[in-house]
Amino acid sequence: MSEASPLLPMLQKLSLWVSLGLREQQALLALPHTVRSMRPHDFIVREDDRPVHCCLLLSGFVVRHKVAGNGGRQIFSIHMKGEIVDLHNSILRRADHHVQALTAIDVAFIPAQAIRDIVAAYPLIGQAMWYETLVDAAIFREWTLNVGRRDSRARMAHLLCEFALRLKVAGLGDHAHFQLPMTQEQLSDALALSVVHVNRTLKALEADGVIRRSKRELQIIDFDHLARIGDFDSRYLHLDRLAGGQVP
Amino acid sequence: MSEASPLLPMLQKLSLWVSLGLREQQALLALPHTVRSMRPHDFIVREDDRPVHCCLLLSGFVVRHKVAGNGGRQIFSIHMKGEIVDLHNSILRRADHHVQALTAIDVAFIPAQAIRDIVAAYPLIGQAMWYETLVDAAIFREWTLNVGRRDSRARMAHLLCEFALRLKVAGLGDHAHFQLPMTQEQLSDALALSVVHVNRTLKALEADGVIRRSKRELQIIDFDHLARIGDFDSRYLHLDRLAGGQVP
DNA sequence: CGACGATTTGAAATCAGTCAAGAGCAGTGG
DNA sequence: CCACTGCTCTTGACTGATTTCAAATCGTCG
Repeated sequence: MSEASPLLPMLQKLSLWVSLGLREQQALLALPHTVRSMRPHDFIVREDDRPVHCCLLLSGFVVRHKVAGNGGRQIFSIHMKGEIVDLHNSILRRADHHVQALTAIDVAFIPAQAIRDIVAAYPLIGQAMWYETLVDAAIFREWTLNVGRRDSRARMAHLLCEFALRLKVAGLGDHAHFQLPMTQEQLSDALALSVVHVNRTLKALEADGVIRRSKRELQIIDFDHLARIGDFDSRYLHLDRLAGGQVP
Repeated sequence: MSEASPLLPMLQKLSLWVSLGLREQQALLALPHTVRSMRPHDFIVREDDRPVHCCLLLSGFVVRHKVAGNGGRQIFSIHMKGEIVDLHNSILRRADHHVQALTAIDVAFIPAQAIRDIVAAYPLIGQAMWYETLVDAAIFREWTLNVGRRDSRARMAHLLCEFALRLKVAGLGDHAHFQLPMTQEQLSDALALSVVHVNRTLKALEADGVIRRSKRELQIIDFDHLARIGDFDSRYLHLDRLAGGQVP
């Protein structure tokens, strides 16, 4: 219950979905855990693992992804501070996808059994975690739509909008001006495009004056315009309960 | 608790994930519900609804889907007997996608509040339902990979393998010989291809002697071969706990 | 400076989409 | 009973978005 508990971001995130009582809050902060730093490309979980830990991301960015038989990689989602990045795999007990660090990260490892126990003891916490995974699922659906039915321009715009908005919600800064934590190759894995085409698409958006870039730094000049290009409607993120409301 | 309760398939499905005690079983079967029949194309839930019911599918097939701004439709998953087709939307309270009947169906409508209550009262039931939605999410991920990183041939083969295997698991018949409950246009919405190309892809698979068709009737001549073409590995379905084990 | 990864650009190749039209089949109504 | 209507399926020809291949440039870090 120390104010400085590294688990605080988790408490804040879960409180978005369910209003937790003092007992639940204390139980959450009292969860056993080990904080560790990891480097870019390190795996938190590998497909086929039987995870014994559940990971709370304290800083940095990670992705979920999977590799097809033909070598193609597909990223399903990007995660940031405060998100529990491995509920899916650890609750199902057998990992069906990889979870990998995009940047340098700090992670709190919580024993999976401790999660199961706290969920059994405090149904409200279970409910909050369920919500969290349901929102993940909503994001997966939107990405399927993105990859399946939007052209390269819209796909890219959509990803940028989602990322910017989630950065803002996570309190990680300006949604109009931020650092993209990924290479163009990683972008291509998220968008199911080739690296070459990612490059061209970015340049096209820049040429049209919707974004500006220098290296990984990205500035969204007109968010609404980008949202229109990307067919982006934030409702799938289920942010209703937040102070702010809809699209910023 | 009459043997003939229409909710029995749900009990069986949930029992796959968690072993439920007598109390839980009774509570489940005692859930208030109304059985209704619906016709092809009827909507169970529409995007943006605030669902007051949660639907258990008793017979027939339904799909989840969403429509992009450019008119493109993307189907995320197909559901069959025994599946609770609207936990996602009703737990999140605001539907972010459509759920629509593919064929004539029978559905049990259960008040969403009754679901919330039973979950609060019986954590084990909540856990089982959580599992169910996690497996849904695993399927969404695999479909993203399918649409994003496999070519038309593999995509089609993958979908057929998944459908055949799930039919079998649901006890709905022979996984080598069945009726496809969807038009080629609906297939195209699931695979993110054009109708024309779906047609050509099916013919190609048939020409190669992997499947045989007459109208909607489909025969898989060599499942393993089809699985190889489709890069299909059933682990993402998390069927471990079932009697049968892996790929049939 | 050298080296390696990331980005950028051009040209050629290809998979899948679009357009258009015909065939098959089932249901409807005259 | 048959013509009519409306889907669904099929096929061919053409188009086009994106990929692939190849090579140059840029930047950073030891």
